[in-house]
Amino acid sequence: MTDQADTRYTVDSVDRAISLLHTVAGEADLGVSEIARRSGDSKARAFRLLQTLVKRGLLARSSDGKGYRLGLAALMLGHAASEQMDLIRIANPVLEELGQEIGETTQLRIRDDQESLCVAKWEPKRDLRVNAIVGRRRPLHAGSSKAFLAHMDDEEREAILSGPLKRFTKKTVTDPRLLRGGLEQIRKAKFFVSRGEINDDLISITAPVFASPGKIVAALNIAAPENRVPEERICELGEMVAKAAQRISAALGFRSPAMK
Amino acid sequence: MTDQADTRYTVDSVDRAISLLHTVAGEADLGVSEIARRSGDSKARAFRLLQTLVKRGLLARSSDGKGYRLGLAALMLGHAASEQMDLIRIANPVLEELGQEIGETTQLRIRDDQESLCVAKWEPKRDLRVNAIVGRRRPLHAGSSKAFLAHMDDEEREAILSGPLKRFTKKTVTDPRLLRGGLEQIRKAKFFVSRGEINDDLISITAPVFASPGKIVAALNIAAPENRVPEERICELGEMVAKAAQRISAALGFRSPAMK
DNA sequence: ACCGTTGTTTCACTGGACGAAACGAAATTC
DNA sequence: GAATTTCGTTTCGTCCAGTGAAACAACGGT
Repeated sequence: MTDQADTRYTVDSVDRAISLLHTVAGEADLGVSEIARRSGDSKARAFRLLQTLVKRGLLARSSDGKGYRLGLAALMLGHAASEQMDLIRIANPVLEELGQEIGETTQLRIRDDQESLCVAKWEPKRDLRVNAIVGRRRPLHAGSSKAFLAHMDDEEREAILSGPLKRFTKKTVTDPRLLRGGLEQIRKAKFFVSRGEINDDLISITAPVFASPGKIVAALNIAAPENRVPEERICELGEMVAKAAQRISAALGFRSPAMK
Repeated sequence: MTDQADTRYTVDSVDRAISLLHTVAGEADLGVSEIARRSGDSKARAFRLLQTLVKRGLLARSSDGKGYRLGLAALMLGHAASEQMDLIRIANPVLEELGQEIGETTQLRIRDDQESLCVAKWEPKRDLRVNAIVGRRRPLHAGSSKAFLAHMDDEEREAILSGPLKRFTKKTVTDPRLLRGGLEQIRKAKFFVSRGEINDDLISITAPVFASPGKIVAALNIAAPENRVPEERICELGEMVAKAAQRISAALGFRSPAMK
């Protein structure tokens, strides 16, 4: 709406090529024709772009000979990216330590436009565990993502609250007024708890990561089957999550006023 | 030489854009002018390509406002890539398990042209540990990479042996005849040991991962400070590495004839 | 032998990407 | 603090790179 992305300096072929990358990332082993169909390019164009991407190693022919999948260069770029991103480089060991201590899945989400995005995770080895997926998106009005909704300009928040609020479970709060009330508490507390808002029987405990006072950059959370988290441990776990989030904030250069 | 890569269907803008990606991956926070200088493109062209890459999230402006670094999309592509690659998806838990059991760094390398490439790793938490870097390249004639040299067409091997063989340490073997002799043993044994061929005071134990009899797809190794690996443990450790490598081979669909 | 696919190749056209050069802003130099 | 360099951004006219359509050979299924 406001930001109708400056398309003035966009090189079209590159833009299309990136679309193909995402197509292949979304589903592997598609052939030229199918990829062309999905991306809306002509078969010839898709073919040329794919050839180029393969030549540079971003894509590779899949083992069966037909079809394309992501290549080694994509893998390397990803690793280089995670080392260039302070947040992720710093958060990864914290995620692991926290997860190991509690024995449950931990996850770091950031905001991306109207959604939140999992950018790092750690999973315990146990047979039954919450599965986190790096790259998975969630709306901002349910579960851990509410952290972003809580620490947000009033105007922006209202824009989202007035939009459609998807329901995941019976417990998902989709009434804007109820949501707004809950956010107040989230803003004040060091951590907050969500029960079954996205998946039945899952509980998550979330704490915000700040770059400067009030400016949230990420949400750190643990997620577990609800029956593995007895009521009396929640406060203790919340403290642990909050401490971990504060450690990340501090490493990013922000000294929390609430830190002792 | 032989394979002068079919450049017929290469889309130039895309090819150049990928070069920029690698430039930024190699060093973050460069500005337009510097990037243009390094890649050999005109400033205007680099600017347009960078804009496009930013628009699609493969790059992002660095926090200081000036300069570019890899973006979220690059991160996501990397994760998608590692999930699409059977070898890496399968190897990762094995690397961790083996590493934890032994308490040292484990690493998976594959061959890429005339070099080998680290594609996955696990590092122990201890203060002193071998640092492995995903994406780092090594020549094929030293350390764990010799696994590839050992399981290779005679013709290809001779081509490499007759080329320049870089020396890393006093112990690096650069005499083709000595090397050739050692390869024979590597081919027969289930694992092999390298001492200080790339770094002084480091020892590595390596076993090959096969896709089909004789066709090597990767080299699995542990690396440690030499003084932490007493002579009498080597055989035992070698067996563990070999077992782990065979597990990966098996999961890739290859049942080793030597497996019991 | 027939279809409907696939992936690859050709070709003439044209509009989009190109380089050069100009722009103001910021950082350096003197 | 004026002069100078370097930066990122913008404009513009030219031309060839990238394009779409259509033909191609090679499959695989019926």
